[in-house]
Amino acid sequence: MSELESRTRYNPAEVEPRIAKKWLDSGLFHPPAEGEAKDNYSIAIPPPNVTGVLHMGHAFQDSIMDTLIRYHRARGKRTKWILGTDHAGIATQTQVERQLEQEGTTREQLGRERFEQRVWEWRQEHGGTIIEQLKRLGASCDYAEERFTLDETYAKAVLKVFVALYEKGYIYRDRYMVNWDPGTGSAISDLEVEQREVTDTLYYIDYPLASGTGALTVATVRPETMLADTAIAVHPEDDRYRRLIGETAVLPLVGRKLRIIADEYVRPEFGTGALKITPAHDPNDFEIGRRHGLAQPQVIGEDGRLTSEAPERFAGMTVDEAQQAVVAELREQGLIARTEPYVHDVPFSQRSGQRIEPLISLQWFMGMEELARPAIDAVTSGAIRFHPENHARVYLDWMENIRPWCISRQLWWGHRLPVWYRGLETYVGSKPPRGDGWTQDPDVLDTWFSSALWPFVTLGWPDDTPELRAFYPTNVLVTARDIVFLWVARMIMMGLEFTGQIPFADVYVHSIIQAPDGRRMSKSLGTGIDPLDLIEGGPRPPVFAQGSKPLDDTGAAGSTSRAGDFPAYGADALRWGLLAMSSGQDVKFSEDKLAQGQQLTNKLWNAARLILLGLGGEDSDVRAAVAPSAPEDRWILSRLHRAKAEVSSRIERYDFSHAALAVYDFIYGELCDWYLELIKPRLREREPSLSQTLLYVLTETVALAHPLIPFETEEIYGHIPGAEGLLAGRVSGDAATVDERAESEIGKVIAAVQTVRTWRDTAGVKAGAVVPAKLAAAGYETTAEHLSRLGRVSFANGGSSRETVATVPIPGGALEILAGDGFDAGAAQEKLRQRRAKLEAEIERAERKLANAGFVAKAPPDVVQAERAKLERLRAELEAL
RNA sequence: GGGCGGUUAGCUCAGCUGGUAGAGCGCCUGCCUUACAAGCAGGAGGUCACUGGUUCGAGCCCAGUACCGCCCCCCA
Repeated sequence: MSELESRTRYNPAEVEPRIAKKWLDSGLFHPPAEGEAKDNYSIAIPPPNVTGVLHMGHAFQDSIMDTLIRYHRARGKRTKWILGTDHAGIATQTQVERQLEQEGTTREQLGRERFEQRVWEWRQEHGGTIIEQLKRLGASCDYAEERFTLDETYAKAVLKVFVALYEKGYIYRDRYMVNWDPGTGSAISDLEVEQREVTDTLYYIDYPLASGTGALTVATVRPETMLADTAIAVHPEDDRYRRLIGETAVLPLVGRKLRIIADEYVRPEFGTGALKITPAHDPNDFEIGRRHGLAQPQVIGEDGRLTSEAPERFAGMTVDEAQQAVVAELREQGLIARTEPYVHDVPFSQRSGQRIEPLISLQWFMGMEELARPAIDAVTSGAIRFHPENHARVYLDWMENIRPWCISRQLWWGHRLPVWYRGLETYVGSKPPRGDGWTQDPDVLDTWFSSALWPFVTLGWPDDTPELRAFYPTNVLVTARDIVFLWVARMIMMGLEFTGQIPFADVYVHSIIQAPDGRRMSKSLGTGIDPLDLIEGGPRPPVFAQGSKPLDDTGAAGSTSRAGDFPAYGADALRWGLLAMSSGQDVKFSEDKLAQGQQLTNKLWNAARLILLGLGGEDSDVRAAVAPSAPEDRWILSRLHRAKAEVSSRIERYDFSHAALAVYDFIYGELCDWYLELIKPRLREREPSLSQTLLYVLTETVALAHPLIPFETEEIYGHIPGAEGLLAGRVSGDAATVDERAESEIGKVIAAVQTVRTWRDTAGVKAGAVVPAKLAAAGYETTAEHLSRLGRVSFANGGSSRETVATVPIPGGALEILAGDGFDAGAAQEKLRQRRAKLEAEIERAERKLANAGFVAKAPPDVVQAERAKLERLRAELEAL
C-alpha cells in the first residue's frame, strides 16, 4: 500500500504500465468462442493502417469502444473486441517507396516480388507500433487474435468474394472514365477524390467553321485537351446556334473536323453556350461522347504526358508544358478571343494531393445496385440503426444513387486480382488456370474491398467457425462520418451478400476532433497531436498553447493559456477528457477537459486514500453485507444507485459526454464533497457498519467509473480488502435502491449548510469561527449535528437568553443566529435585506403567474400545484425572516 | 444546385416531452479545516444570433433573415 500512503497525487505514469501488464497477462480480453452472438457482445475495431501511429482520432474512437466493451463485460457478457490492422495499399506502398528513394532505388528496379518482400519487412518493423499504443491507452482488445487484411486466410476470403461477384456478373472489366491520380500512378475511387477551389484561366477559343463563314467560340480552362476534341456541343434550343447543328468546325492546331452536335447537357448561359467535347479527358464529355457515338482519342497518358495521338510537336510534353505550347500557338494564330480568371472546384487526390487527371482507362468495376438494395432495406427496416439517427438519411441518399465502384488499383501492395489473360481469353478463379501462356492481371484490389469484409473474415469466414457463431453479427460499429460510404456502407452490403446477416446492429458515428483553432488535426498543418504526448507528457504544438481565440484588446485571457510541454495526463485523464468532449457534432479539442479528467483521477485517488487508510484495512471486508442505518449512509447508497442508472443509460445511448460528466458529478459532487465530509467524525471511531458501507461504496464507485478510467480504478480495486480478481473482469450487480427518505433528509442538510456558508461569507464571519445559533426548523432530527459541524454553528442548549441578531432561512424553517462575536452585524443585516428583496420579487412573480387566469385554466394541474406550493414555501420563508 | 448541423457566461460546451438558464476553465473574495493547495468554501458574470409567429408560458415549437461549418452533386 505504499503508493497509496505516500502519494497525495495520483501518479498515472507509475500505475498505468503496471496495470496494463496485469490485464494482458490475465487473458480476460480473450473470450472463449462460446455461445451465440445474440448473447455475447462484440465490436470489430476499424483496422488502423498497419504502419500507422495512433492519432487523436484513434485515441478518441478507441476510448469510446473500450468504454462500451468494458461496460458490457462488467454486465456479464462474453465480450470480444476484434483487433487487427489494414494493409492500406497506397499509404503503405508510398512509405516504402519513399524509403527506397532514399536508398537511391525504385520499386521498378527492385521488381515486384522483391518489392513486396520489402513491404512485408517494413510491416514487420513498424506494424506493431499502433498495437502497443492501443495497449498503452488501455484498450481491452483481443490481442491474442490479431488480424491483418493481407493474411493468408484473409486473402482466401477476398478471392472467394471476388470470384463469386464476378460469376454473378457484378464485377466486370470496362474502358471507362476514371479518376487518374498521377501522384500514385493509379486510378482511385470517387470517394478518394476531394474538391479544392482553384483559380484557373478561362480561355475563349475560336473554332473556325468549316464553311468558312465565321467561327464558334468555346470556353475552356484546359486548352491542352482540345487536341482530343471530337465535337462541339450546343443546347438544342439555343437560338444562337440552332442553325449550326449538324455543320462542322475545324479544330485549330489539329485540323480535325468537328461535328456540331446538340445536347441538353449544355448550359446556354455559361461561357459562350458552346462546349468543346473531349470524351477522353472529361467525365461529362465522356458521357456526351457515348451518347453521340464519338471517338475517344486520348492525348494525355497515364504518365501525365501527351501521347502520340497528339500532334507530334506536343507528344511527350507534360500537361503544363502542353498547355503553354497550345496557348502560344493559338495566340499566334489569333484564335484566343479573350481570357478571364476563373475560380472553380477542381478534383484532387486525397492520396497524393495531386490534381486528378480524368482518363479513360481499362479497369475493373463493381456494379453496386443489386448489393445496395438489401443494404438499404436493412436501414429502413431498423435492423441497423445509426446514432445519431440523421446519418441514416445521408447513408440512404448515397445508397439510392450508388455508382459503380472502380476496384482495381495500379499498385503492387495488396490483393492481386485473381484474373489471368491469354490472348483474348480471360480467366477468373481463386486458383491459377491450367495450361501455358496465361498472365495474371498486375493490378491489386482497392484496399476498401478487403476492408468491406472485416467483421466476418476476422472471425474465420468463409469457414463456419465457433468464433463466427459466437461473435457475428457484431453489436456496433464505431466510426467517424468520413468513412461511412467508403467503409460502413460497403461492409453492410458485403455482410448481407455473403453472410446473409447484417454485420452490426448499431452504427455510432462520432465527432471529428478538430484542433483548438477549428482547423482539422493534421501533421502537416502542425495542428496534429500525438495522444502519447498527452499520456506521458510531450511537446505542445503552438496551436495548443492557448484557447481558441487570441487575447483581446484589453489583454484579458480568453481561457487558460498554457506553455511548455504537455503534462503527463495519463491514459485515464485522456480517455475521460475525450469522452467528455464528444458530441453529436464536430468538436474542438479542449485541453481543459483533460485537466478536468486529471482532477477527477486525483480526487478519486484521495477519496480512496481517505477510506482505505482511514479504515486500517484488517477488520473489514468488502464481501460483507451492507445495511446501514445512518441517514448519510443510506443517502450515498441511494445516490450511487441513481448514478449507476444514469451512467448505464448514457453509455447505452452512446452519450459519452454525459456518462463522463455523471461519473464526475457523483465522485466530486456527492461522494467527496458531501458523503466523505459527513462521515469524517465517524471514521475515527472505526464503526463496523460504516466500514462495510465505505468499502461497498468505494468498490461500486470504481466499478462505475471503470469503463471510462480503467487504470486507476483497477489500481484502487487492488487495495480494497476482500476484493477478488481484477476489476476488469468483475461482473457488477446492484443491490441498492432509491431511498427517498434519506435523500430528503440529507438533501435538506446539504442545502442548509450551503445557505449558512453563503451567509457566513457575506456576513463577514471569520472562516474558523463557530457561531452560536438556534435551530428553528423541522426535519433535522437526525442531521442537526451535520449542520452544526459543516456550517460551523453551535446550537445552544435549552432557551438561550441571547438575542437573535440574524435569521438564515433554511429548508423547513430558519436558523437564528444569536449574538456573539466574530461577525459583522451590519453586513449580516445587509445580507438579510438582500435576501428579503429577492424573496419578495420571487413571491411577486409567482403571484402574478397564479393570478393569470390563462395559466390556472390551461397549464397542467401539477404545474399549477407546484407553483402554489412554491409560493407558500416562499411566503413561509419570508415570514421566518 | 441539393442536403445537414451550428449561433447559450470572457473561453470550450451542456440544456429532457415547452414551466424562473448549467458545467469545466478563466475572473473576484476568504481559507495551509489531520484525503487532496494541482486543494477547499463562497461570489460575480447571460437581451440564449436577429425578426416575426404559435402558446397562459419559448433557449426549446413554426416561418423568415444573417453569419459560421460540413456533406453530396456539379457548369466548360
